[in-house]
Parts: sequence; structure tokens; C-alpha cells
Amino acid sequence: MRTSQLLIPTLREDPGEAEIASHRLMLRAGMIRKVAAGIYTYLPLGLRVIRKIERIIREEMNRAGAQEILMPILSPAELWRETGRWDFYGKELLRCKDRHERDFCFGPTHEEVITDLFRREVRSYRQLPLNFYQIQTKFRDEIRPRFGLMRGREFLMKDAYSFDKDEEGAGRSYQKMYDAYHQIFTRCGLNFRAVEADTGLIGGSMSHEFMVLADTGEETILFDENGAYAANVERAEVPPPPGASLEPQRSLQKVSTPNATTVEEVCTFLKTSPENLVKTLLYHTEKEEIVGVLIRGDHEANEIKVKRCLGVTGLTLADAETVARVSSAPVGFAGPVGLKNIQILADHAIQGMRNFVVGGNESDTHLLNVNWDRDFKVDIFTDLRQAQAGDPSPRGGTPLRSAKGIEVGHVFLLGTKYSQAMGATFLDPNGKETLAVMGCYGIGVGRTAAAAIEQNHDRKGMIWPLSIAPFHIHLLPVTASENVQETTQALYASLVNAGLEVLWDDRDERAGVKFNDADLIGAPFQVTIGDKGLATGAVDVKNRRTGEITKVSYKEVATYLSNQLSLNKTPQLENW
RNA sequence: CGGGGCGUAGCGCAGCCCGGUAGCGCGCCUGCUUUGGGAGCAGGAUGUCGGAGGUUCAAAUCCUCUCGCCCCGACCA
Repeated sequence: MRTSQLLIPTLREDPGEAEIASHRLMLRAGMIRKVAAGIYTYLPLGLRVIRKIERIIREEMNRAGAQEILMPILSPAELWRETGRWDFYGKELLRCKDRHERDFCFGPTHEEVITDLFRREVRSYRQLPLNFYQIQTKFRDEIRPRFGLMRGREFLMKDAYSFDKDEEGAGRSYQKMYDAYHQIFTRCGLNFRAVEADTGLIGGSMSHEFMVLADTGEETILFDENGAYAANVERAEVPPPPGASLEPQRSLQKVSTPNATTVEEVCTFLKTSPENLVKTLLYHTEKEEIVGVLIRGDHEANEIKVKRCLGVTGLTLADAETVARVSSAPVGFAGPVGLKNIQILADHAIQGMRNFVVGGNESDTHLLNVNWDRDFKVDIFTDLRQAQAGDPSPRGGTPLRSAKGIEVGHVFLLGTKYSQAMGATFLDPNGKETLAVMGCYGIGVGRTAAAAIEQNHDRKGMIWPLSIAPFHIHLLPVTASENVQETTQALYASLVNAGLEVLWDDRDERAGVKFNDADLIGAPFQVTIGDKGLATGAVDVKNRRTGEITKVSYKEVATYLSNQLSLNKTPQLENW
């Protein structure tokens, strides 16, 4: 392809709106342009990358036995009302009305639509298992879209939905998708990790996220050295403490702690350390109840764990007024001793503690030598805190390490949540009507492209993994002589004949401009053709990643590059 | 939704405090020279200063409203 026939509006300067590498570089390389907040047009170069990723996804999904379909972007409100998500989804669900005033929404995901298809068309266990997928534009009216394709409102997603006759089958379908995802992201040339995840709004019983490791990632993951455990920090379990403290219980003591409201201030004032302190957090649940959550001073509460423990979906820290009413003290002095009529949950780390410090439920007061059971009752001891680096792994106890990740894929074992709500049943061998057991599986296509850039770029631009590069080779004739033009033409033909994807910079630009654009666009190899080299019958082949430049006889370039490309190939299986 | 910031030429920005009718760099167009890492010279085009209203003899500049965008937070398959 000649550059003169593609719109590749590269920018010399960084656009003001872009913060992170992928966003900045995609704009600069002319791959995307913004149309509105979180809404982008893919230009030819950007679309090529998207198509490459889609192709890998299709091959692996097909290989795993899934069948491609295409559902509509718009779906009718009735389907969403059946599962309750019309109300539950909130403002993220973009709604509209048609000319007859009927309610519709732009699909943020497609469980309702696919489950409706299933219940209409599938009758018998003989037809199962089934797995349908599509690559379709999704719309989620994100509160704050950001970082270009990383978190858009409109975005391309591959979503798949499996239907099985029982839990066991659903587990197998889940495993197939899990394996396919490994294959997909490996083929995309990404350094990623599958981690245990929370199921969030989608619901279900088991879930893994596929995280591309990158410092700009919005998610924090924890994993152990030997690969036995990896989880999203939202999900990561903390094992119970090894044993109770053997320290003798001392007598309760009330002390004045003027203006000491933070853990740090209290510790400084009482000359103790945060490990001896217990924070009392008061939360509102959606049912208007107040619960007390006890967390060791140097730990953070994990609200998802608290929600799960209580079986609620809404949880907010109580405001100052409520704290004052419940604890009869300003924020910072609440404590479990003497708190009446509210449920007390405690992180299990506290089970191992003796003689700790808590708030005194009085202004400027704390209590020393507090002991659970003796001084207050705990309704539930369980894992309630955020895991952190250094904590023991729940599988084997080696210390966890943390990293930032970009969520590019997510697999869920849904169970019968949707089939139940929508009556998606089939007849089992005994003629009994049975609920389908479902799974759902998403991949952010644009986000995968963005993640690849986050992981593969340098100061000058992008460095594409071969499998998803917009082009394999960037041809750069740098002088205008007839010899160079003719050689370039011949070279282009021979490379294309060898099955390579070649971008030919045929613009009338100076060498420096071409070199800089080529580094920015990041094709894995650049071939420079100039009079200087041709004098000895050679062209320069540059490996974008290593920066290494090799002089190659122009007659052998096609062979040389074919070899280089197969050396740089990411693992790939034959087509289905 | 809370906090902060920005909308001035295609892009990046100055001018705004202290009103006097718009400028710089890059890009773009023409010509000549140049041509292996973002060329030089000469000439040229381009703006309803985000929008609406107000104050004023006069508004990019001051005031009010409004729309859009960015960042932090809350939120989030």
C-alpha cells in the first residue's frame, strides 16, 4: 500500500488531550480521531490493527467451537426489564425512544438478547452445548471516558455466551474460553496474566480477568512467585492469621487523644504503631442499615468483600452526621465498645490481636488494651480487608507481589441468573424442562490494541508485535533518483509477492520526515532505499524493536525479511 | 455528581490581569534551491477568538448564562 493512497495524518507534536502513551501515539500516528468524548473514528491504519486483532479472535473462537453471529446495537427495553437490568444498570445504559415512543437502549452487553434467542430457538439437550459470539460495537455511557481507546464510551468488543445443560458442562465451556483467551493474547504478542476476579454487575459464580501488565493499567493485581495464585486486588483473598496472640489481656483504659482523628495521629500521640490499632468504619447499606466494620490500623477495608459478606449491593461510608449519631462522637473517634444495635463485622486479622487501641465513642478519646469478646462482641469474623503486596498467598503462603494491569478480557461463569430470569430452558433426556447454565466472555478489541502499545513503545513511537502490526514492513525510498524509484518499485512487488504487508512511503518528503513517521507508526521492519546504499547494491533493513540496522543486498531482501518475520512470529496454530 | 483546568488558524500555544478590533511556531499553498534522521530563502492563504446575552463609544479581554473538552475523585463487564 502506498502512503499517498492512505489517510495517515501524523502529528509532529503531542496532542494536548492525550495523557498516556497509547492514546498519544494513536493520535500522533493518525490511527484514530476523536468525534466526541469517548467516541472515535478509526482511520485506515488504526482499523488495520483492529482487524488484525479481530482476525486472531475469530480464528481462536472458531477453533474453540464458538459460532459467530451478529446481534443488533439497539435492543428493546422489554428484554432488559425481564432481568431487572433496565433499572439496575443505571445511567451507564444509554436509552432512547423510537418514533412510536418505545424504549430502547444501546447494548452495553448482550446477555438479554442472546438469552432471548436461545429460549426461542433451542429446545433440546441434544443441541447443547452452544457458544455464540459476535464482534460488535458496544455503548456504555461511562461517567468519565478517558485514555482514548482504553476507556471509551463506544467501543468494539468481542462477546461470547455459552449455554450448557449442567454446571459441569458450563465449567468445560468456561475452561475452553479460558484456554482460547490464553491463545488469543499470546498470539497478539502481549505479556499478560489471567487473574481471579470479582463478577460485578454481570453476576455469576466464577470469573477471571485477563490483564496486560503495564504501569498505566487501571487495575491492581496480586500474584505469587510460583504462579499458584493471581487475583485482582478487588478479589484477592487474605488468609486468616496464623494464630491468636498469647499476650495476657490487660485492663481496659480510657485515654484522652485531643484532635487525633487519623491512624497516624493516634499512633504518634500514643506512641504505638498502626498494627496495634483497630479502625471502626461505619457503613450505610442500601437497606438504610448501619454496620460497623473493624479493620486493623495499617489495613484498608475491601468494600466488595464487605458487600459480599452482607449480601448487599450498595455500600457507602456513613457521613459525619450519621457517625455522630451512631457513635456519639465526631468522625475519627468511633469504636466498637458500647456500640449498640448495630451489626459488627471484623476482619479476621483482628482475631489474632490482643490489647489493641480503638476509638472511644467520645470526642478526643480512645481506649487502650481493648479485647474482642471481653469488651465487645463481633458478629462475624471474616476476610474483609484489601490484600496488599507482601501478604501471604492464599495458596501456599509465599508473599504476594503487586502489578498494574489493563483488563483486556473477562470470562464469567454465569450459572442460571439470566436463563432463570428469562425462562431459557431446554428439555433434558427425561423430557424435563431444565434451565440452561450460561457463561459469558468478553474481549475489548480496541483496548487490546491500546494495551499492546502501552507495552510496546519507546520515545519515538509504537513498536508493534508482528501479529497485529498495521504493516509488516515500511518501505522508505529516501532519495529521488530514478535508480531508487525503480528499485523501490521492484522491491515492493517482490515483498508483496512474498506475502508480506508493505507500506510504501511514496511521499515527496525528506528522509528525516519519513524516518520519524516510520518510527512513530512502528512497523516491525523498515527498509531504506537510497543512492548511498544502492551504490553497493544494498538497502538498509532496520528492526524497529532493536534498532539494529542490517545492510542487505536488494536482491535478497524478500528472502531476508521472510526469514526475519518467521523468526519474530508469535506462537500461532494453523487455521480451523 | 464534587474539585481543578481549558476552549483563540489544521495542530501546539501566546494575547485576557490592565478593553482600542488578533499573533507566534509547526503544518498548508506557490516558486527557487536543497535532499540518508523532522531543510533554506522568498511570497501567500487561513480565524464568525466555543455559543448566546449584557456592560461600553469600543469586548478575545469585563459580567451573566450556556455548550464542549481535559485532569483528579466518586463510579465501572
